[in-house]
Amino acid sequence: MDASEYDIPFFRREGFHRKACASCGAAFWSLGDHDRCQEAPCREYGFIGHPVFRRPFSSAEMRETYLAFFERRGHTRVRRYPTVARWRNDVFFTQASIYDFQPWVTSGAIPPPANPLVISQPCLRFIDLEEVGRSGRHFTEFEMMAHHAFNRPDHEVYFKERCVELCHELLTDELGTDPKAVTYKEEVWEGGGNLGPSLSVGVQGLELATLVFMEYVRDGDTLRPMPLTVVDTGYGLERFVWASQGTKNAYEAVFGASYDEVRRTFPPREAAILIDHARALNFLLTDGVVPSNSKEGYFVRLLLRRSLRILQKTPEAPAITAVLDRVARDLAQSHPEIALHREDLHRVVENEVERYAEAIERARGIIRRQEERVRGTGGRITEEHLLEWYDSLGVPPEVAVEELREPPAVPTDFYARVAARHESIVPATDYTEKSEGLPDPSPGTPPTEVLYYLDPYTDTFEAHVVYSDGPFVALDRTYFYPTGGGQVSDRGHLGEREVIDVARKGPWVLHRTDGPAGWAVGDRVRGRIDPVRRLQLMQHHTATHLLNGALREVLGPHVWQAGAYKGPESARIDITHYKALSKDELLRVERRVNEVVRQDLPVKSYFESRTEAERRFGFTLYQGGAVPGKELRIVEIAGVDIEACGGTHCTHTSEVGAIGILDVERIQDGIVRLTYVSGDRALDVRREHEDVLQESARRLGVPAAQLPEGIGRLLGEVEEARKLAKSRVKEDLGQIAARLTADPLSTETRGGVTILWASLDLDREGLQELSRLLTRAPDRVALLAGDREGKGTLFVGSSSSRVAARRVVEAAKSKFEGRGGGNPSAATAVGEPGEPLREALEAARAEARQEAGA
RNA sequence: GGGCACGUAGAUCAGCGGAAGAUCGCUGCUUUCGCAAAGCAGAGGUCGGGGGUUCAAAUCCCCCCGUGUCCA
Repeated sequence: MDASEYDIPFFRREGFHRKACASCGAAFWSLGDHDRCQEAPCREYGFIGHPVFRRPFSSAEMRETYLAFFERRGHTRVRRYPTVARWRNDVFFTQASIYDFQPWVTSGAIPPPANPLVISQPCLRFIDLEEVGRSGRHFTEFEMMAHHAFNRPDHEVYFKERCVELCHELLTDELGTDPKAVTYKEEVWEGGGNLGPSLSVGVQGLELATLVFMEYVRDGDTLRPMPLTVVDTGYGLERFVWASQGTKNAYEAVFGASYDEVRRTFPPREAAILIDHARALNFLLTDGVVPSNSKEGYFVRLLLRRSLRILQKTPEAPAITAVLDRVARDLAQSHPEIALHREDLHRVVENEVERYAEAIERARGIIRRQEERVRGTGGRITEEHLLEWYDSLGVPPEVAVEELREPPAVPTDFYARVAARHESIVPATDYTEKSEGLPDPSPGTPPTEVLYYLDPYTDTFEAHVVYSDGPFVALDRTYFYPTGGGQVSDRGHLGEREVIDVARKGPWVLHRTDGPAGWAVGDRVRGRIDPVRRLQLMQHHTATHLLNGALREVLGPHVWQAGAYKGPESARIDITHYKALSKDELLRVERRVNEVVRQDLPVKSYFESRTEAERRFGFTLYQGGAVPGKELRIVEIAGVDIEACGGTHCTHTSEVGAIGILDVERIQDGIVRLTYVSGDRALDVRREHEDVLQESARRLGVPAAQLPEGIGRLLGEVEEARKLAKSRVKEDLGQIAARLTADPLSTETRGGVTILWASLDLDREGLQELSRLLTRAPDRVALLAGDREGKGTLFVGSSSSRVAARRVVEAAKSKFEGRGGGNPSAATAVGEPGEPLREALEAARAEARQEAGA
C-alpha cells in the first residue's frame, strides 16, 4: 500500500511524526517521542497499575460514554444485531461490527440503517477458546464498539481525516489519554476481495482500536477503487475497560464483582472460563441458538459442556443456571433482553445438562466393556483409545480414566491431538448472491418500482420495458413478486409470453420468460399474474407467521425461525427447539393457529424506521435473518407475530383458510421442521388423504376407522402363515429325514460313522435344514445333492470328529466344477447339475467312506 | 457441511465370512398358605432399509435412514 494512503492532513496539522518501529519495522504516527509502536509485543504492557484514562470505567459506563460521544458528533446510535449471523451463509456468528452490514450494505445494494452510525456489537470468536482464562485478555464473547461511515460517490459522509480526528478526540479529550502516548501504526487490511489501508491504535502496549478504510477491490494484481468506500472501525470495549482500571488481568476489570464471587469457589483460570462462557451463552441462548450437534448449536453445546466439566469437578459448585443468571444480571443493565425469558432459557439448559449426563453414562459402559475386551486379548488401553473415545463418544479423558482399571496417562497435549485428527481442510463457502447467473442491466437502466406491496390482490397491470436480454425482461414497474424471503416467485404472463421465474437483481426485478421476449425498451406490455398461485403463496406465507407465533406461544420464546420455505404446494418452517414435539404440543399448536385464523385479525403491513421498529418490537423482528435498510417492512399480526418481512401477505387472517400440519420431523439436533398447508391446498391435501384412506379401507374390507386394527390383524395373520409354512417345511424335511435314515439304499455305516446320501429337489437352505436334522445324532455324515433351477448344490454336514465336511466337499467339487467351502461340520459347493452333480455325490461318498475308515 | 462410532430378542449387549447367542425381563411348570427366591421348560429375531461381492453375509463393499459424538 502506498505511503501516501496514510498521509492524513490531521497528522500533519497536529504535528504528528512518522517513524519506523525499531522492533517490528512498521511505520507509525505519533505526537510522542517513541522509537517503537505502542503495541505488544513491541512494547510491554505499561498500563497495569497505571490506568491510561482519567478514571476507571465499568463496562456499562464505558459503552455509554463511547456511544454518547459519537452520538454528539452526528452519529446515529444503532442497537446491537443478533450474535448469530442468520443473514449470512458464510459464517455462523457475528465476529465484528461490520458483519452486521455485510454483504448487502457494504456492496451498496441496500442503504445502511443510519449514516454515519455508532454501535456496540457483541461478537463471538471461538479461535482463541483455549486462551480464555490463560492469557488474561481473551474472551469468547466481546463487544466491538464501532463508528461506521458509508460513502457513495454522490454522498460522502467522512473518511480517513474525520475518522482519525474522532478517534483521537475520544482517546484524549474525552477519556484523558496523554496525546503523546498514542501511536497509529500503518497496516493493510484485506478481506472478502476488498482491501485498504488501516491504522492500529496502540497505547502503553495495548492495541485499543483498529481503523480500517475499505477503498479498493482486488482484481488480480491490480486494485480498482470501490464504488462505495467504508469506514470500518473496531474499538475493544473490554480493552478500554481494562486500560481504564489497570488491573492485573482483563477479567477482573470486565467482570468485577461476579468474578470475585466465582473466585471464592474456583481458581482464577476456571473462574474466568466459567464467567466468560456464561456471558457468551447468555447472548447465544437469548438470540435463539439451541444446543445441537452441528452448526451454531454445536458451539453452545461446546461452551455448556466445558462449563459443566469445570463445575462437576467441585462438589460445592453452583448449578450452571445459577452461574448464567449471575452473569445475566450484569449484562441486563445494558442489554435488557438478556433478562427476559429466564425460565425458558433454564429449560433449554437443563435439557442439555440431562443429555450430557446420558451421553456420559452410555459412554462409561462402552469404555468398561472395551477395556475388558482389550485386556482379554492381552493388550491395554492407550492414549489413542482416549482420543478415540473423546472423538466418537464425547467422553473427556479425565472421565474415561475414572472408568478404567489400568488407565494410561492423559497426554498433556490432548486437545491439540484431537485437533490434529481433524486436520482435513474445510473450504469456507464464500458468500454468493442468489442473483448470480442473471444478466446485469446497465447502470443506466432505471430501477424497477415494486407494486406488489400496494395491493396483494392486484393481478393485472401495464408497464414499460426498460431492459430486455434474451428471456429476461425488466419493467419500469411490476406487480410480480420475485423469489425472496423463502417465498417462491409469482408466475403468469407478460403479453403473450409466459413468465416462469422472477428474481431480484440489485434495484431491478427480472422476469424470466419462456423464450426470447423480443421487446424493445419503451414497449408497453400487459402483465397478468397467476392469481391462484399468488393467493396460495400469500396464504402459505401468512400461515408461516401465524405458526411461528403459535409455536413460540406453546413451546417457549427460545423458538426462532431457522429457515422457511413457502411454495405453492406446501410450506415449511424450521424452528429452534431442543426436542421432538409431543403429539399434544402439535395438537395445541394446530388448534391455536386455526383459532387465530378464525379470529380474522388484520395482517398489517407497513414501512417503519428501523430504529423505531426495533424499539417497539425488539430483535424477534429478525426471524428470517437481519434485514438491512433504513426502513423495515413490518408485517404485524397484533398479539401473535411481528416480523420484518418482504413477502406478500393476506390482509386478514381468515383469508388463510384452514391450516393443516402435515408432518413434524427433527431435521437435526436442535431443529424441528414443520410442513403444512393452508387455503385450498389444505382442502386438496385433506381430499387426497381421504382418498388414500378410503381406498385402503376398501381393499382391506374394513371401515376406514378400523384400518389400524385391520392392519394389525392382517399382519398377525401373515406372521401366523409364515410360521405355519416354516413348520410345514420342517415337518416335510423331518419326514424326508426319517425315510432316508430308514432306507438301506442311502445309508451305510463305516467305522461307527453313519453316512447318509440323497439327491433331492431342494435349494441350499433346504439342504442345510435337512442336513441339520440328519446330523443331530453324533457320528453322522449327510451328503446331499440338490438339483434346482439349473444349478447343482452339494451340501455336506458332519457330526463326526473323524469326517470333516470341508474335506469331503473339497474332494468332490472338481467333479461338477463346484466352487465352495465350509467348516468341519458343514460345507457346501455349487456347480453343474445333472450327471456331474451325481458324480460329485459319488466322489463325496467315497471320501466320506475313506475318512470314516474301517 | 465434514470425520468417527453405533443400529442384532421387550431392555442391555456379545458374535464381525461358514448351521443366530448371553444376561435381565416375559410365559408356563415344580416348590410355597402367599410373596420373594431357586430349579426346569418355553415363547420372543425380515441382525435399521436397499443394492453389490461370495458357493456362503449379522459379519466385507456401496447407497440411504436413524442415533450419538467430535470438528468447522
